[in-house]
Parts: sequence; C-alpha cells; structure tokens
Amino acid sequence: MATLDDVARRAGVSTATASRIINGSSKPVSAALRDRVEAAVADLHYVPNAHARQLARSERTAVGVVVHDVSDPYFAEITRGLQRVATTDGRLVIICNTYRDPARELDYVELLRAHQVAAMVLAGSGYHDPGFARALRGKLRAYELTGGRVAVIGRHDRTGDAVVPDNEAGGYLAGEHLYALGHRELGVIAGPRNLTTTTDRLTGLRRAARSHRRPPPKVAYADFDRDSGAAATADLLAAHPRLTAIAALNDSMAVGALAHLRGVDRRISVIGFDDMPIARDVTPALTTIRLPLADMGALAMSLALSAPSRDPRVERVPAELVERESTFPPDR
Amino acid sequence: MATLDDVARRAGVSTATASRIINGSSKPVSAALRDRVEAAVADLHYVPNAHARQLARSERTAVGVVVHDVSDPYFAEITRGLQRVATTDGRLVIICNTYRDPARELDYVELLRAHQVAAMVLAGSGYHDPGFARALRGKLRAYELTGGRVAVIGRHDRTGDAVVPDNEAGGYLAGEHLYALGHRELGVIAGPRNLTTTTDRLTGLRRAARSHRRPPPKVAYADFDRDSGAAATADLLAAHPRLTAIAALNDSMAVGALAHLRGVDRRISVIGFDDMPIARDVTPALTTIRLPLADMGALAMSLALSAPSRDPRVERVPAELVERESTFPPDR
DNA sequence: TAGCGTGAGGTAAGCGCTTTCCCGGGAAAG
DNA sequence: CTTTCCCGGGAAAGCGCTTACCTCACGCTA
Repeated sequence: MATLDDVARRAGVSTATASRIINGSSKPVSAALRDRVEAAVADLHYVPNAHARQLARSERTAVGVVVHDVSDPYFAEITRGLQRVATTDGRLVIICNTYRDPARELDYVELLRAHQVAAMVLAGSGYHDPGFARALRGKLRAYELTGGRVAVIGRHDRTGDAVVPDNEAGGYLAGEHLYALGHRELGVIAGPRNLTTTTDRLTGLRRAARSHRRPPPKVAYADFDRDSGAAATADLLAAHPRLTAIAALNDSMAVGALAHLRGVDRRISVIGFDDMPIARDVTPALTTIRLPLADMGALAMSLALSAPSRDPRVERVPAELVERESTFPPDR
Repeated sequence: MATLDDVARRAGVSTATASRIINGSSKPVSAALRDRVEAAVADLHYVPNAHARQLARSERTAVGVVVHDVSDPYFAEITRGLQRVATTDGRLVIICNTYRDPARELDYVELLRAHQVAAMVLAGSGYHDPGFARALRGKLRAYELTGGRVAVIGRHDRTGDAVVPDNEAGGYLAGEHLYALGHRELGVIAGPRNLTTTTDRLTGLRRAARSHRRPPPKVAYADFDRDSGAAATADLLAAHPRLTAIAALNDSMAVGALAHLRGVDRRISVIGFDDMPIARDVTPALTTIRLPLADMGALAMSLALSAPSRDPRVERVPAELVERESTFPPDR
C-alpha cells in the first residue's frame, strides 16, 4: 500500500507537510504544495493507514456495540437507533454479536478495549450468573478507569449509565390486559431462564396474577425465537387444555404461537412483547407491549458519548400496551 | 491504558519476552518468566493495543462488509451468513450501512481500506450510475492491487468474484406463476429506479408478459420498504381498477401491499420476492420468490476469504417459487 | 543597514507493538 | 579442560502516522 512517505516523496515535500495537507491542519501551506500533494494522493490512490493514525494521535474515535444478534429484529431496531446517533457524531461503530454466549461477551469487551473504542454500549438482557457478572464488571471497570465510557441497555447487573426498559411493569401490563378481558388463567411462553429479561417480565406477569387474585400463570420456556415459541405453545396447550390466553415474552415467540394456533381449532388470545415491526402485519395483528427500541438505542448511545457524570444516569423507559387483534375475551 | 512496557517492567522482563508470552510465540520461554508476565497482565488488566499490533505485524485480519442497512431483514439474513463464516475464520467483521447512498458507499470503501481489512464484501444492489460505477471500480482496483480481496453480492457492475442471485429469472417465475393462475394483467410494485435489482426483476416480469402474450405490467415505484409499498399499491389500484394481481419486487413491499389490501374490498393476488422470514407469518401467507439469503452471504464471504483465482468466480444462485396463500386465480 | 518578527517548511521524536538479530552462559562434545 | 552449540533472553529497528520544535528567508521597522 502507498504510504505517506510515498506521497511526500512524489510531491517533493516532507511527510509533515503532506500530513498537514491531508488532514487539513490549521498550519498554513502554500497553494502550490497543496496541489502537488493532492495530485500525488490521487495518483497513488493513497488512503492513510487508520491504525497508524490512531496510534499517533491518541484520541479514541470508534465506538463498540455488543448485542445478542443484530439480525434479530429486536436488536436490529436498537442498533438502528445506536447507529443513528453514532453516525451523526461521525463515529465508526463496531458491532459484535454474542449469540447469547456470556464467554463471547467477555471476549468482545476485551476486543473493543483493544481497539481503543471511545465508548461501548452493551445491549440485551443480562444473565443470571454471578461469576459472569463479576468478570464483566471487572473488565468494564478497568476500561472505564482508562477513560472508556460505557452504557448498557436493559441490564441491571451493573451500576452505571443505563437505559432500562421497564420489563416488570410491561409484564404486569400484559397480565392486566388479559385478566381485564376476562381470562382466568394464563399461559406464558418465556425466554431462556438465565436472562434477566425473562425473569423481569415474568415477575410482572405473576404480580398481575396476584393482584387480580388469579392462579399463577403456567410457564413454558423457549428461546426467544419463533420456532421454539411455536413448540412451547404446543406443549403448553397440551399440558393445560383449559388455557384461553397466552402471553409470550417477546414478539418472535408470539408470532410462533400464532403460527401454531393457526393449525389448532381453538380461539386463544396471544399477547407479545416489544412491538417489533412485524407485529402489525401478522394475522391477527399482534397485541403487544411496546418498547421504543430505536429510541432506546439512540438514548444509550448519547449517554455513552456524553461526558461521564458523577452519579450514574439511569433512563427508565416505560412499556406501553398496544392493543391490536390477537387478544379478545375468552369464549364461554 | 497499561502498555506492554508497563507489563514488562512489572514482571521484570523485556518487552520482547512479554510480547512473546502474550502472543504464544514459538520461541521457548521459561515457566518462571511466563508466570510473572501472566500475573502482571492480570494485575494490570492489560489488553494489547490492537492498532499498534496491526501496525507492527502487517498482516491484515479484519474483514469489512458494506450493506444498505443491516436492520433490513434482507440484509440481516445475508449478514448472518457472512458473519458465520467470518467468525469461523476468527475474523472481526466491520459492518457499514450505506442507507442506499452511493457517496456513502464510496466513503466506506475508503474507510475499510484505511482499516487494512483483508477482504471486503459489498452486498446489495448496484446503482445505475456510470460515474459511481467508475469511481467504485477505481477504488476497488486500487484495493485489490495491494492484496485486498473483494466479493460482491448481487451486482453486475463489476467483474470479479461475485454471487449473483438470478433476479431476472426470479422475475420471470413470478410473472409466470401469476399468468398461469389466469391473471391477464399485472401490477408491479418496483423498488428504486436506480437499483439494478429493480430493473433485473422487472425485466424478468416483462419477459414473462411477452412470452405469455399479455400486455406489459403496470409499474409503480416505491422504496423497497413496507410503507412505500402500501402507498404504491394504493396508487396502482386507483390508476388501474381492473388489476387482479400484484407482484412486489421484495417481500417488505409485498407485506405493505397486503396491509393496504386488508382495508380494501377486492381479492387481489400478491407475490413477493426474497422469502424473508416474516413471509410465512403474514396473512395470507405470502407466496414469494425465494432467494437463499444466508447462504448467499456465507458464499460471498468464503469467496472473499479464499485465495484469489485467475478468472473471476461467479456463483449464480437460482431463485425459486414458494407458493403460499397470497396468490390464487382471479375472480371472474 | 542592522535587527527582529513572521510565516512556510522540514526534522525528528514518539505512539505501542512485533521480530530480527545479537549476546552470554551452560551443556555437550572432544 | 577447552571448544562448540544451543538456547533463553534482551536491545533495537521498524510499522505509518502526527506534531512539537526548529530553521531559514523574507520583509518590515528604526
């Protein structure tokens, strides 16, 4: 690859001058030299080596994002928000997919640190795993000690800047809606047991059951994706034939539930969680608990890019019921 | 941040030794020193500076991916495939979203080159824009001249390794299916005019019309997203009241068409293109032309990571009709 | 005419690593 | 008891940039 040296030599100037011209330094340079250097740059297709540059000035500019999986619509939305503000700020964002593997998450934090990112945001549920939490805290602390900024979305295993969706309240809302419709007993399609998102939403649902004096909901665990949601629905219905309503702990699984129900001769209400874009296009259109995903992403990125504050900033974002057509009173 | 110097000093060894231990060099090192260095690394939470490292060895390791928008399900699927093979190969992937802006695409190619990526894959339609094509070709050639590898998905404005979906044949398939069902005249919801994906698919549709001796389809242009697809459907139906079938040039717009049709008292067939995951969950389930998106991504990444070949490798991937419930014979 | 300020350009010292080359000492060989 | 190897370890030269500092020539003032 052509280097700055090549450019300088070809233009007949020193590397200092070439560098100044290329970077638009404030130091004045004569028009003649400027032209020569620019011509050399064009001729050689010169592009400055980003690593060398990063090493020389030591200001950090990229930012890192750790998510479970960008191709999951939930994270896709969040990422869209994150990107929006990062790009506005002229920053490259490095996206890392953990596929819900805690070990990989730890590795990625290291990798981002190695890449000298100015900030990182961790999105997605935390894990119920004290050992992991400790390790993560340690790594993040070390990073912050050297001026790194971090913000998290939706995990409370860490103090610091965070945007936390009110999963518990959302769960409550879902339960309340279903009970208000007249359902007496709920089935729940939950996500992986070790995720805090699962337990928080479930807690809200259980609280709704208690406060409406209903039996605790019947829970089946799945993987937060469509197909496992469909399978869990089948299991649940087989085990509890009297169920009239199902709350899925995210929309993907709710869509799976709907798919399963299509082949079944029973009218069962389904409520989802998140309000992903597809929710309104399935049939029946999915009633769900809405979270402003893109906004959450944007918020987290702004937090991460703003100056650190003395006290951790925690932005709670409320969940909201969106009624569509997949919930209705039970047949009697 | 702690540097290698800090580690070496704390362990009482030279930076050379520390480096060797940290990188698992082949040079033998005594166990005692190894332990001391490892302890120092742990104590200091040392992480090697990726940029310095990249500069010192000059082997390129990361790979870059340029897509229109990862949060679009089409690219999400492709990206999933790309990631899978890149990760297997132990490589960091840098994802860049152009949001269909040719200028941004050019910038990102530069950026990836600056970051010394070993390879890059450009996914997504090309543009009908000779100036842009020339500029892009120039930049890519310069990159390849310095050992960079590039593979593209679905654009034929460039010779080189490529995986190209057979969009024209897919368009033909869609038209054929509809004509076989008995429709006499088709409406088409097309994507942006300047994308080759749009024109290729459209060409296939027109060929189908000719070979079935039907009038050319009526075309409305939209933006490859749901809402513009819905709007275009409304326009099309208003302008051509006798239409009985609509071919949307991607699934997102087909979903938009379905959404619009829900509020309309006419039975109209809709066929999509791509077979994104949601296609089977909308109602009616979407008949569409399937493209194996994730596989295409994986294939492109393998091409990019493999040794360059003398002749450009072009992997054609066939499109395939997936019949579901959104297409049916016209009412008579 | 001497003295000085100013502005354009160059010199070189790093940034944090990797890796080649060299050195010293102990084991093996004579 | 030398000599020869070998092997663990360190010194130092870059990798490609940025930037603080220096130089030199010119033009101005006194």
